[in-house]
Amino acid sequence: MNAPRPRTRIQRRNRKLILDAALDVFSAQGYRGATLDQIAASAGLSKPNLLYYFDNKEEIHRTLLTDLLDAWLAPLHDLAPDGDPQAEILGYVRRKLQMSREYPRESRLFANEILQGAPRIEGFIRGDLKALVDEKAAVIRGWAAQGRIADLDPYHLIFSIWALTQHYADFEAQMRMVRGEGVDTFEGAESYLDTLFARLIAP
Amino acid sequence: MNAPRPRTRIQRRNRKLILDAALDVFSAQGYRGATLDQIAASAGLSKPNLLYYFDNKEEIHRTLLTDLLDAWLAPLHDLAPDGDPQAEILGYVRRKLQMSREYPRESRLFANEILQGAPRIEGFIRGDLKALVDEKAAVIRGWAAQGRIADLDPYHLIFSIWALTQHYADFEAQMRMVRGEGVDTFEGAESYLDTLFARLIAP
DNA sequence: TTGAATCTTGACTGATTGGTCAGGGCTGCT
DNA sequence: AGCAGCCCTGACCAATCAGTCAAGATTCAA
Repeated sequence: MNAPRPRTRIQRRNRKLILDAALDVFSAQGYRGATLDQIAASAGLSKPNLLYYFDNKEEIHRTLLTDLLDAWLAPLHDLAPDGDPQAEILGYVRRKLQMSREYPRESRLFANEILQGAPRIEGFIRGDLKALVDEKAAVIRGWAAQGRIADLDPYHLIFSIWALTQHYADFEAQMRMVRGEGVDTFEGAESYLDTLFARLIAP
Repeated sequence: MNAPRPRTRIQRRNRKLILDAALDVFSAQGYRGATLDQIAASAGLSKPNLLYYFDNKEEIHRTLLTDLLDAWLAPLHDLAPDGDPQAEILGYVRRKLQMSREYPRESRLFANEILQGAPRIEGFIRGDLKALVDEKAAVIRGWAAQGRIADLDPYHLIFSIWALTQHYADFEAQMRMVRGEGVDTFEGAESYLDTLFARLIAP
C-alpha cells in the first residue's frame, strides 16, 4: 500500500538506523519536541541524508506508528475464546507485560500519542482496535455469564490490563526514582500481576 | 519562597487566566509542543502581556507543576497507619480516582513529565515523593506482617493504584474512542476498582 | 576500468518561536 | 482633575526548525 520496500542493503541499513534513532527521540520527547537534527545526530547521519530516505518528519513518525500498531493488536488477538478463561486472561497479561519489558520505547511512543488526544491514530483506535476489543469483550462477557470467571465489566477489565502493564514502561522513570537506582523496575511485576488478576477474576 | 504573591485583582485575574490556558495547552501538547502564542490566544491575552506576568515559558510551566505537586502527595499522605487497612487502601484508591476525574489535565501534565524522564521534577520524586512512598510502604508491609491484608509487595501495590487511577485521566482519549462517544469513561470505574482492590488485598 | 545510479553533504531558505523594548493607555488615589 | 504606577501592545530580533538544492562522492554491474 505504501512506497515499495527498500531494495539496496544501504537503504535497509540506513532506514533502520533512522527509525531506531527516531524511536529514541520521539518516545522521549514527543512528536513536536523531537527535531530532525537530534534524530540525524543520533542516527549518525546528516539531516539532508535523513530526508533522502524519508520525505519529511511526519513520514518517519507515521512509519514508526504504523509498524507499532500491528504489534499492538497481536497479544489481544491471541486471547482464545475456546481456551481456559483464567489461563487466557493471565496469558494476555503476561504477553502485554512482556511487550512493556521488550519494547518500552514503543509503549512510550504510543502513550505520547494518546496523551495528545491520539490525533494520528484515531482511525486505528476507532477501527481495528475497537473492533478487536468489542470482540474480546463479548468473549469475556460470555465466560462471566457461564460463571467461569467473576462477573466483571469486560471493558474495565481490559483497560485495567493495559493500565497495569503499560505503566511499567511508561512510568519507568518515576518507578526507578522512587525505588532507587539499583532496582529492576520489572522485578516481581509478573508474579504481582498474576496474583492480582487471578484473585480478581476467580469466580 | 518565590516572588511575593500578586497584589492587585487584575494580576490575580490574569495570572489565573494564563495558568488555566497554559494547563490546557501544556497538558495536551507537552512542554515543547506548547507555544506561547497558543497559550496567549487561549487566555485571551497578547503574548507580550503574558510575559509581563511570567518571565518566560518555563516559569509558567514550573508554576503549574509546583502547584500540582502539593496536591499530588495529599491522597497518599492521608493513608492512616492506625486506620482499618482495607478501608484505608480503598479510600486511597477512591481519592486518587477522584483526582483523575476532577483534575484530568493535571494528571496529563504529570504524565507528560514522567514520560519525558521527569527532568523538571526529579528532585520532587527522589525527595518528598520517595520519602512518603517509603513511609507508607512500611505501613502496608506492617499490615501484611500482621495478617490484616494479603502479603503483597507494597511498592507494586502503590504503583498499581497509580496506574489504574491515572489511566482513566491519561488515556481518556483512547477509552472514549474504544467505548464510543456517548459513554462516560468513569462510569463504573469506582466500583470496578473497589472490587479489584478488595479481592487483591483480602488476607 | 568505466559510467550510470545511488548516496551524501554544505550551504541555504522561509517559517515559527521565545523573548525584548519603547511607548502609549488605563486605573485608582488624592 | 491630575498624576504616579500599573497594565498593555505593535514592531521587532535572534535562534531554531523543517525542508531544498546543486554538486560532489561512492557503489556496483558490465
